[in-house]
Amino acid sequence: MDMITMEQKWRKRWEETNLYSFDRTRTDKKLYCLEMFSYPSAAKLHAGHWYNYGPTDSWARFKRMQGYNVFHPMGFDAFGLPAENFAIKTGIHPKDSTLQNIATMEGQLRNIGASFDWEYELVTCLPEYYKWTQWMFVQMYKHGLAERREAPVNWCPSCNTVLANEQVMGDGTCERCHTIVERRNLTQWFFKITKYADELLADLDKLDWPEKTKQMQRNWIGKSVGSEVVFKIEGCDEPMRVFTTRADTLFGVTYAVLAPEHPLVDIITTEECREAVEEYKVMASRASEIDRLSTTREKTGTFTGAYAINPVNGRKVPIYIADYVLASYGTGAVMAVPAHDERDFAFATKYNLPIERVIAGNEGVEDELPFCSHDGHLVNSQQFDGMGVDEGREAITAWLKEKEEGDFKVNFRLRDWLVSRQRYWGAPIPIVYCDKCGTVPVPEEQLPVELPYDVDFTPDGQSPLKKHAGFMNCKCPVCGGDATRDPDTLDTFVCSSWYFLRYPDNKNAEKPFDTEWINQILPVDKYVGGAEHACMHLLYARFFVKALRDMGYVNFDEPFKSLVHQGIILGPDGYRMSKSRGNVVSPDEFVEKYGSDVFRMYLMFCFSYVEGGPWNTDGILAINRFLERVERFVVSSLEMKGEGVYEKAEKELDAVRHYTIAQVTADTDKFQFNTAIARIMELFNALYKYTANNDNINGKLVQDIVRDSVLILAPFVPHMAEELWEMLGNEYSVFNQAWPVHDPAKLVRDESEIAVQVNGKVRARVVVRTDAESDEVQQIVLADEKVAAAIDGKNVVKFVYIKGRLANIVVK
RNA sequence: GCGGGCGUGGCGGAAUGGCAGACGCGCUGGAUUUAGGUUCCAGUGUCCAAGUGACGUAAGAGUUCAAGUCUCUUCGUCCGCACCA
Repeated sequence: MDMITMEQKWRKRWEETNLYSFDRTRTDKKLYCLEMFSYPSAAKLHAGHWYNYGPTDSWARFKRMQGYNVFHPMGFDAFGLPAENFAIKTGIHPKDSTLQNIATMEGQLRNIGASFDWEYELVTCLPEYYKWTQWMFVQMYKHGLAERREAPVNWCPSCNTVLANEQVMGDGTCERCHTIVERRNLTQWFFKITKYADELLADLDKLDWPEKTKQMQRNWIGKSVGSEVVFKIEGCDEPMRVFTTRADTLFGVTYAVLAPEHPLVDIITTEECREAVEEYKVMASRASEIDRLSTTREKTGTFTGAYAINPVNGRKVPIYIADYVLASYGTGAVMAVPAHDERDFAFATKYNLPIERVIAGNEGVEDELPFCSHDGHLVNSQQFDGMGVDEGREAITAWLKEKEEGDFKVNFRLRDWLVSRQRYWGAPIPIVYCDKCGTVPVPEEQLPVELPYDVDFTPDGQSPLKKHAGFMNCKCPVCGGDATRDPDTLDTFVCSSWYFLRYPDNKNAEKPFDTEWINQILPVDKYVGGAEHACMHLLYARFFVKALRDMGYVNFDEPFKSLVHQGIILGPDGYRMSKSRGNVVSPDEFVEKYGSDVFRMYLMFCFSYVEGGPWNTDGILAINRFLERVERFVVSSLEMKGEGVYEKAEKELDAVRHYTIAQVTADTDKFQFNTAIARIMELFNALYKYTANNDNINGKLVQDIVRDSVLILAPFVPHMAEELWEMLGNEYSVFNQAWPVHDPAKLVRDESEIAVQVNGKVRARVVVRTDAESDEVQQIVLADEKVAAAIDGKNVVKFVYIKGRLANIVVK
């Protein structure tokens, strides 16, 4: 079979007959199958794209054959940094390069033979899409979920530009010029995802997602139950608020620490300390967050000269600044209890600060300082002495609450989502600033705020759009007076946080989507994409859906009911494919030589889907060989004669057929494609075995099984299955056929061979009736001479029987 | 550093707590073929005294009649860490 010509023939036929067109009338059995859309940064599909889209497409085809009305769209996540950087390097405009890349990739996606319905395609960088991304921003703003405030960015003082974290090297320098990167505050927009922290955490339990992904989101959200305590500062009207999970240790506070970026720092620092504090702030602005949170890194800090008053005992404690305290977590201030916290202990030891025990270990508990265990009770804590750790925490917080110097507080690690980007290639933020009216959202009828084409986006310290007078200067939508636009663009994660809502209604010019329609098609039933999105894209999308639900635009709580992560295809050397390593394998040459079916099945057979693994070209030859073996058998089966014989051999062959159907169905459903294909290989091995050296075959039975085998092969090798299906004399299309269902009765065996263990070691095998009970099996087994020899006259103390599989005799 | 994975033959990988290594690659042997990067069949974890044998799932301990699987410790490795998408 010439795979290449054959595949082209069927792709043409599929397109002409609109085989994959979604039926909008049958929403009762709808199934929304979605792969994460691709980013057109390179013109060609790489192995990773193939690995995401090929197997998932097979799953979608399998579901279609099971009778589901499958909605399977594809599109492009087209805004983003790489196109802009490419433009800075080459002078090619991001819009031109992106649209060119999309055209090429779309052609390739059609050629992998996937069942996408291209009628529903979307491209996020086109005005008809980003109009609604901007609309989303306006809704967030109107519902109090978008807020403008100061936030730090990475700043390269030499390039005079904002850098993405990706552009900052491991040593904290700029990737372009190797200058040390600093942090600078800019006023930027945030989405208040933290408002949904509790629900985002709780609803994880409802999702059919990989447990590890849910765990990662739980940790990312980082709920922590504790107390907020108010410390007055000497000579300052504004108090210092600290968050702590250990209010029980309040009597042991010997100093306090502010993050170097904390707004109080400038107010409270005394003249003598100012120089050291300023110096320290500069140093801290150069350390990365990962470094700052490292528990092994040496703690540093400096005294501000100011003192705080501990509300539980009125004691004066010095206030330091230190970079192990982050402005972005909690209140940006901590109380330090060196006796009962590792980090505080290290810091106090280094700077000679007092260390005072307030928790003693319970009976028999080793309590050398720092003693951080909860297995203790309060000491040196006045009226609270003797209380347990948890009891003390509650009692002290309740007491502070009464005095209005503290309260119970739940804190999250999750931070609000910074969506402003000082870049060109993104959706402009639809906000206008007017001297008279202030911050004004652009009204819906004026959307989209179009991204101008002729913009100078070479880095020079400003957002590129700020330099475009035609874009920046506008009229205020409220008063009509002169006003200016927000010069920033939206984080591309905003575009990808709602695209799955747009697909089913992608041509709607009136609204982002029709609520009633979307409520029928959503949520996405199966979402497939990389695990690297666990904490960001997947969390942002969940937040969007919850926010839109509360605004009344959708009636469901979660975007993705069921989630699967594909693994990563590594280079042949076992390392991640990268140009610099020179281990990149391109799918193209293999697809051109063997066809897309062979390539797809190779990806599905040679790896565990969720694990991935190193590339191995031999596997492609193996699949090619297997498919040739399939074709030879199907062709030869056409000539087979004979029917009516149904003896032991036929019964066995038929059992293999039904076992295969059962296993392939179950495994494919769970994305365990490699084992599903292994079972199909076994079926063909059994078919070959049955027909070899057998002059009295049941040709009718064989042909019947071949028919089923083509059906169960269809999702994995769609083009070839169409060809074989036609060859067998059937009507187009194999994908309009019902998926075979196995007959459990054909699987039942009267007798089973079981393994017999003596003290856990296999000593014999015996054949028993499959439905025999434990007592009966025990008698048969003990009568076996090998077993008797192994028991060797010892006493049987226990007998365990696992039906049809194994018996274990415990002797002493 | 923190968080989350993973670790099984020469290789890719299988194993609801129940006979470790399915299926495939590679290798060995046989048959077919003028020929083969063909096809078909058989064998293939390690060790030895070759068996109704011993050992064997990164290392060490534990729970269990039974552990690759559950628990703890250690080592190695990969991914994410909020401006790559």
